[in-house]
Amino acid sequence: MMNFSVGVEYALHCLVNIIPLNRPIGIKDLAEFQGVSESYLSKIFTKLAKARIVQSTPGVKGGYELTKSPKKITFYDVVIAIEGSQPIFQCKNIIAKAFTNEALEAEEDEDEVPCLINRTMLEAEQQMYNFLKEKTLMWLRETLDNELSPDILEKNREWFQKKLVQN
Amino acid sequence: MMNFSVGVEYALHCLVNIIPLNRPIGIKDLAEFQGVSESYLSKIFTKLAKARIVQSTPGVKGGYELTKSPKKITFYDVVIAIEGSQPIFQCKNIIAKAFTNEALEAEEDEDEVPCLINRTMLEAEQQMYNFLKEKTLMWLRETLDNELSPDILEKNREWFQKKLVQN
DNA sequence: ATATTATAGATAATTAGTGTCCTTAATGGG
DNA sequence: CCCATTAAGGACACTAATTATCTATAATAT
Repeated sequence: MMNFSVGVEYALHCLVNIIPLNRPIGIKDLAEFQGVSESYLSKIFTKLAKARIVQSTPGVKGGYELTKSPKKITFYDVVIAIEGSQPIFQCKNIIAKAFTNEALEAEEDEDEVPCLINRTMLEAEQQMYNFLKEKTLMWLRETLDNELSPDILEKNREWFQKKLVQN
Repeated sequence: MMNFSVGVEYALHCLVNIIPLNRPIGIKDLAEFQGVSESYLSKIFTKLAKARIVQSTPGVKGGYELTKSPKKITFYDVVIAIEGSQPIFQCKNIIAKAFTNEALEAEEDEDEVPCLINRTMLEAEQQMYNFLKEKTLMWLRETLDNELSPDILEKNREWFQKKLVQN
C-alpha cells in the first residue's frame, strides 16, 4: 500500500523540537531523542539540508538549525524534501498499448493530452498537498504547546537544554 | 516514493471500458486489451469482486460485469479495493520512545490522543480521498466520450463488440 | 593538531509491488 | 453426464524502494 516513508515522521518530530533551540543541535542528540540510529537520521537531515530547510555546520559545536522561520516551513516542504517530488500516480499509458492502430498512436505521440485518469489522480494528489502547504512547523509547535500537558512540555524542554549544555 | 500501484490504473482502464458492455467479459479479453498478463489482471479483478465493484461468473460465457451503476462507483472505491484501506501515514509514535518518563508513557497508554503529526497527515489524506469520492466511473466514461476523437471511440467500441461476438 | 561533526558511498536487510504458474472450483453447452 | 471455459487461490520468483549500517572523507572550533 501507498505510504509516506517514516523518514517524514522522523523529520517532522525532530524539526518541531529544533524550533525553540537557538543553536545548532547534532544528529547524535536528535537520534537519541528519537530512538533511531544516527546513521539513518543523518541521511534524512542531509535531505533536509539540500532542501534548504535546515542549515548544517560541520565540526565541533556544529549540527543543524533551521534556515528560516518555522512559519515559512510547511509539512509539504518536508514531505517533498524527504520523499522527492515524483507524482503519486505514474500513468503507464496502458491504454496506448491497447490499440495498435495509427490514430491512437498519433494522439499518444503528441503527448499533449495526458491520460484523464492520470490527470484526475494528480489533481487528487494536489488536494492533499494543498492541505499540507497550509500546515507550518510553527503551527505544529504552537498546537503541541496547547495540546500537551505542561508537565511533558517542561520535561521535553529540559531534555534538550541539558543536551545543549553538555556540548 | 509513495505511489498508487499500477493495479489501480489497470482497474480503472478496464472498468471504464466495461461500462458500455451489457454482458460479462473475461479476463482474457481485458488482458489483451490492456497488454498485460491474464494472471496478474485476474488478481486485480478478484479484488474488485471482493469489493463488490464487479460481479464474477465462472465457467463458459462467464467473466466480469459491474455490480451497480457506474454513477455509484467512485475512484475512491477502486483505490481502496486495490490498495486496501490502510492509511497512507502510519505513525510509529516515535515521540513516545523519546522520553521514558512516566508522564508521557501514561499519556501514550491512554491512546486517546493520537500523535498530532499523524492526525494532520491523515487529514491531508482525506482531502485526496474526498476528491476521489466525487469522481465516478460514469464521469470518467462521459468525459472520455467528450474528449477523445470519434474515430478512436468507434475503434474502441468495435474492438470490444468483436470480442463479445467471438465468445 | 585533534576531537568533533556533517557528507557521501557502498552495501545489506526488509518489505511491498509486480508478475507467473499451477491447481481447484464453478458454470454452461452439448 | 462430460467437457471446455473461466474465475479463485496458493506458491513462488523477480524487482524496486525503503530502511538501516558501516566506513571513509571533509570541514570546523578549540
